[in-house]
Amino acid sequence: MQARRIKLEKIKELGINPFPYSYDRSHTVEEVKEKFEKLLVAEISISIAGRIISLRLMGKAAFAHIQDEDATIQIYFKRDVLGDKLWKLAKLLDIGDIIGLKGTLFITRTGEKTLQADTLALLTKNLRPLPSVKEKEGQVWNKWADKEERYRQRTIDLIVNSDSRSVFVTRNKIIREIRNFFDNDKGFTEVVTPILQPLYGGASARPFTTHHHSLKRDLYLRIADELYLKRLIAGGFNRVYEMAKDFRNEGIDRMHSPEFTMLECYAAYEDYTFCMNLMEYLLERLAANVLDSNKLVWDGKDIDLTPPYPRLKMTDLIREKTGVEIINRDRDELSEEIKTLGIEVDPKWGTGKLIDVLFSEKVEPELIQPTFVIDYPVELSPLAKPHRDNPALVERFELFIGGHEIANSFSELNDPLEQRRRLEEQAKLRAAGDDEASPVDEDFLQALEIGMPPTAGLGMGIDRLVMLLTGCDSIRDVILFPTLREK
RNA sequence: GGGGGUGUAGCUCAGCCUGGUAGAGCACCGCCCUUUUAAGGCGAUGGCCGAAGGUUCGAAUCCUUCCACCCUCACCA
Repeated sequence: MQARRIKLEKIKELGINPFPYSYDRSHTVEEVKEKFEKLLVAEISISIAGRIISLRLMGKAAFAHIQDEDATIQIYFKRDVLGDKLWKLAKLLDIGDIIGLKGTLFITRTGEKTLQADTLALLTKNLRPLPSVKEKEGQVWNKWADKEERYRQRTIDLIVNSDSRSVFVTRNKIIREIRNFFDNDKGFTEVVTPILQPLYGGASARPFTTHHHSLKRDLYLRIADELYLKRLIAGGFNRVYEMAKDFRNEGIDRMHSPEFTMLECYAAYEDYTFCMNLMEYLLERLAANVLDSNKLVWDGKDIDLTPPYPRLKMTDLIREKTGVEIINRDRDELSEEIKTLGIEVDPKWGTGKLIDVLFSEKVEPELIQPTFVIDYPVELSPLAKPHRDNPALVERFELFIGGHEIANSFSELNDPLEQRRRLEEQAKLRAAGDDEASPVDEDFLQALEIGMPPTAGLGMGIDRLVMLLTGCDSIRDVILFPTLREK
């Protein structure tokens, strides 16, 4: 670093500003690569800019590669073309510097497309050396691979690891595709609802708590958008969605991040079968437009996204995989039976929780191909509408792919009296020490009293979806700046 | 919280079993080199061996504790 400071001073002594204001590019490197033949034949003088990622200095000439977004190109400059002053500058360049070049194209003896520079401009001097990564024919030496450092120093990661950059480019593509799908194909309105909420709800999770000074009150970072989006449906919107961050104050692991991106959508006059169809359309479309294929590998498992996906009842799945019957069971009996399967059981758990644990232990990991698990016990779903054929169940589904939950949806409960009863039950659980149960949101109940039409709702974990479509096996690989322990 | 792994130069890693006072390649620095591409040649610099304690004449190496990260199980949507 000291050496680069000295070079910086020498550059200033040459009368060159190492941090100029702008540079006039005629092409990006990607454009040059695309139109190379044409530009070569026409001998057109072009100007490009980028960061030096390799440098081979020889007495009176030099080769280097520069990187401009995803594209790299070789550049060549020699002393008798550049002149004395610029050659002095060239000798002071380092890997990591950002430069601009103007010149014409040619092909080297070894056949590499190259720009021969007539002039050279330093655009930004690098003062902190980058890790020295070398590459030949797809093989990489000295790869900068420490996962922790990659998460902590994403700037370097993005420069040095092209696969890291490409994950985030794909992430953006997926999100654009999703917006396009909801906005243009399905007629949804994108909305923005509060992140700072006086009460939290819409999921079972511990919230982050913060404090507003002039209001003199605590506020919570939202754990879900649900209760606000339903207010909008009650307010007369037919279809709304929000794709934004939720915050949950819980454990961090490869599938969970304390701040994560969630898409929630609500459609009036529809039920949960609408949402299953919606998910099938969406995934089919993402496969076609982002992956270019219906088949992918995630976590070592081959997955086929071709719809339709099986729609299997939770009760049937549990019976099939474990032999346990869960409908109309006495709590204690069920608990005993689950224990015999080798699952630890907390005596405080109710029937709903027991079923949930049994399901996640024994069934979830086996749902590799896309599968809708439908019709959950009512205890697990305080915001879902009772099943039209069986009051012990609700009309709810979760979509599992690769053994992980990707989406969660129900026919939304819109009976304000029933909703109040269920929320008060949650509040009791909360009072009894379950800090994941939600408090009663009177304002939300008031919206239901005004009247929310029959509605289908869906929540989708965007980070997990991106993991699936990019083959990443940790949520940190798809979040640019993941939450980490303090160093 | 349990189990496993890792921590040595800016980067990638060897050395640890079998203690003797730290090594390679690349990067960085100097010199040479006008079609190179993991450029090459010659030379130089670089480390509180994750932290603290212990055993020992002597510890990167053996022991204890701690810290961080990764994997895994548990907890957790």
